[in-house]
Amino acid sequence: MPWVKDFDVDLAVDKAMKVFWAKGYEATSISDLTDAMEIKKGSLYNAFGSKNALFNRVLLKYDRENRRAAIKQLEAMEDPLVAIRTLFDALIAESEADRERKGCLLVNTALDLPNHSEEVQALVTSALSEFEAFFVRLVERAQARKQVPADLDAREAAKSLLSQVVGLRVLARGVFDSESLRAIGNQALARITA
Amino acid sequence: MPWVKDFDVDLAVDKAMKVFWAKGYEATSISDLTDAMEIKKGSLYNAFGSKNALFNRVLLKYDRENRRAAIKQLEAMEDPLVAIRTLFDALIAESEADRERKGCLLVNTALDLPNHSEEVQALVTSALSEFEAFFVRLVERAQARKQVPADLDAREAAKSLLSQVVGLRVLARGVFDSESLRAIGNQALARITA
DNA sequence: GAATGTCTTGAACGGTCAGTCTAGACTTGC
DNA sequence: GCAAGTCTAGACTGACCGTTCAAGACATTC
Repeated sequence: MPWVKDFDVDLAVDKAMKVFWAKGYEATSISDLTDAMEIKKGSLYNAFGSKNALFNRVLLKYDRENRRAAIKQLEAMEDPLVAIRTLFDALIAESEADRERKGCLLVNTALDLPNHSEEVQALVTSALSEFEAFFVRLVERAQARKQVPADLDAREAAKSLLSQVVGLRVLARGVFDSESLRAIGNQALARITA
Repeated sequence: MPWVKDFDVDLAVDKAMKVFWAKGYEATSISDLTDAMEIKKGSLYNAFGSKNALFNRVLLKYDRENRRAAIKQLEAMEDPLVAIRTLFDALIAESEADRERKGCLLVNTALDLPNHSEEVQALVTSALSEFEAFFVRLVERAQARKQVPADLDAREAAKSLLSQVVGLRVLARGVFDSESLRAIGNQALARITA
């Protein structure tokens, strides 16, 4: 058997992620990608097939390493309200640290959903659905612990929380300062406890 | 004096708006624009100067005809809570009628803010700030009418409402169905009245 | 009806786009 | 050390990018 790849595929996907994340799918050219990934065009097409296929792979990795990882950690917390607070605080801290104002790759892609391939649409939709389901579980657990009024509709509240997270992610890309982002978190939490 | 323009500039801007709105700034080519506007490249550059300048003009028109117009109408309503309800209902109805799932041009641009020109950034930021100020006025009026608890922080609530509107606009582009969008509206209103 | 001056037209600009292909470099199995 | 077979390098494809420009069309003014 022959020669194996001499570049780290996973590392290359990671470098591609940063480009797509900051510039968006359309505005990212193959040259941008090969420059960042430090490979040549031939290698990119040999390894990934197409720009769209590479984006799919990037999105999958992003989802696994960010959304899934975060949910797993938050779900392990005992107090569901603390978990929600921690989530908002983490998003705000992330946006403060993000000099490029890249936002969230999933949300960025969600806004442009109709212009993406079906696979990408499916990936984003299911990722956000899982996020919503995660919120439902948290709210129901909080209700069981009597931290949240029993008459709150957990499913509606979960959709609202997802919407707040999405709104925060969008506004963090240049419209709101940190203080305003904190207001979103405060109000989101107040809504379900009051 | 010479010949005057023989195409309707305002109508052409309107046609350009639809293209930018559906496809996004980057994904829209000059050919896409000239096809839709039914003018030639030369005329486009003669009349507008550049793709970015045309986009600026489109955004300004969109803001005037949509955001400003809506705020003016809602602000004339006597009951501020009805105004908020009406706003959410209108957004949901608009998204249901929008087969192309174009969403909101201002929100679409806001998510991509760091990749736009300074003029565009300023335009979007001020438009959303005015939206926020509008929500502050509504909440304060509702408090004066004892429809909303006096201890609610009107400024925070306004930021939260803006975030909900933005979240709704994003999720309406393919992630949420109408019922889920209605949940966002319900919860947003419930938050400030409870 | 001729001069004026902005309009439209359409070709052309250099550059870049996503993607392909060939030639050669290289590791592996024998 | 040789054959097998996948990798990389980078030139190349034709199409399209945003933008410019020269030439001609035309309504207006005198």
